[in-house]
Amino acid sequence: MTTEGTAESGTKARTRRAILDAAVDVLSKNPSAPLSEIAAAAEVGRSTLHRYYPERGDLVTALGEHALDKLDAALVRARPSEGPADLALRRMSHECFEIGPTLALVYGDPQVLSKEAFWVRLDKTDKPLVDLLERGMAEGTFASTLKVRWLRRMLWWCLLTGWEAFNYEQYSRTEAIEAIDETVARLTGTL
Amino acid sequence: MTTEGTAESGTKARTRRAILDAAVDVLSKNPSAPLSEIAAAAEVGRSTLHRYYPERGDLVTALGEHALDKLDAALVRARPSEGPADLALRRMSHECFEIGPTLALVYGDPQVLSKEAFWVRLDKTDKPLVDLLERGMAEGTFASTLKVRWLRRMLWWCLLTGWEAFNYEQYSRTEAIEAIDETVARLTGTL
DNA sequence: CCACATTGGTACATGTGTGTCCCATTTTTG
DNA sequence: CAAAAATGGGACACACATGTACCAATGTGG
Repeated sequence: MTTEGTAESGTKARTRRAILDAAVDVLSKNPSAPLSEIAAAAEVGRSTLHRYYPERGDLVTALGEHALDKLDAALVRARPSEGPADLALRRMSHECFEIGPTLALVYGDPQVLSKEAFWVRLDKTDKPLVDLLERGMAEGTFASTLKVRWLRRMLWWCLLTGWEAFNYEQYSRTEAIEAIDETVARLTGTL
Repeated sequence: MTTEGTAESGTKARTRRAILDAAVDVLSKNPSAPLSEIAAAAEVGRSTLHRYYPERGDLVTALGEHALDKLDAALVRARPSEGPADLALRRMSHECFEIGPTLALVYGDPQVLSKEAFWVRLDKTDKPLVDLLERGMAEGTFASTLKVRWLRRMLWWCLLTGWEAFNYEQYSRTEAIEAIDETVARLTGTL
């Protein structure tokens, strides 16, 4: 969690969350959607939105942090340092699949991606994954001459593909996850 | 080529090309860039741009067709139906890598992607690739339970990753191509 | 129930991208 | 060189997203 100075009272926290969730939905489909659209999706007045995020940039920044919070949590849940690297990586994929919309946003919105701070924190948040990949390489579980950075990127695309296959194509949830698993296994040379 | 009714005289064709190329450059970096920026990049007046493409949508549409023209040509050059499927696929990757900026645009611009006609024509243009994948499956060259549609998508992401690695990271051209080759080989089970 | 917090809606000013029109200038063509 | 084609730039109207301010209405907690 991004530690706020003072904890926020119930009602405010709820509307803030509503705004954030709506923003994820709307902006992942159309990154340049007007704020009014986001406000409508969140079922709040546009003026309320401005009360929480005075400028558009503030919302975008918060959105990036929101996404990284979720990613952070997902990576922790996956316990990447426990057990064989390939299984750990699989756990990671599954956890990340659950935060699909958030990932779709991060990979599709130039506004978020243009924030310098976002990338800095992403590299930190991302570290468990990189560590895991390096561990797998070192232990010989992963047989690949591909660089970790490359692998990392392909992994994200793979996740995104899975999410979109589940959402916009005829894939069921389990089919999507199976395809992700096989793809990841191939990329890491575990199959 | 998108057959025009009447052939265009030399000068006009040249400026049209300049506009299109500039649009690829600018919009692939910032999909919502103003037209004035594109005009400046093309070194033409904004009014000239409007003369060729009255509305923004017209430019975007033309951009999509332009991209598909290039893709079409690349796929033809790759001679996908000749020789072993894995080698043909490799030729295809290499040809597509050369049209990197165009691909980057197609995969990053919601404006282009939202055009219905674009997807229809993409499916046609794309057919040689799909055919090749199916041939490789049928001949047993490709060992994978992944669906062709999934593979196709991952292939595009792979190309994009290669292009960005070459452009924004420290990858050299050959390093990027090598990484693409290995990734494609792994995805298709040829390694 | 009352004081306070929170919200929704409206109105307004502003900046900016867009599309159109027009005319002088430059370039190409015959 | 002269006619025609093509261009560049300015002026303008228009739509729209944005940000701000204000006030009435609604909800919340003591």
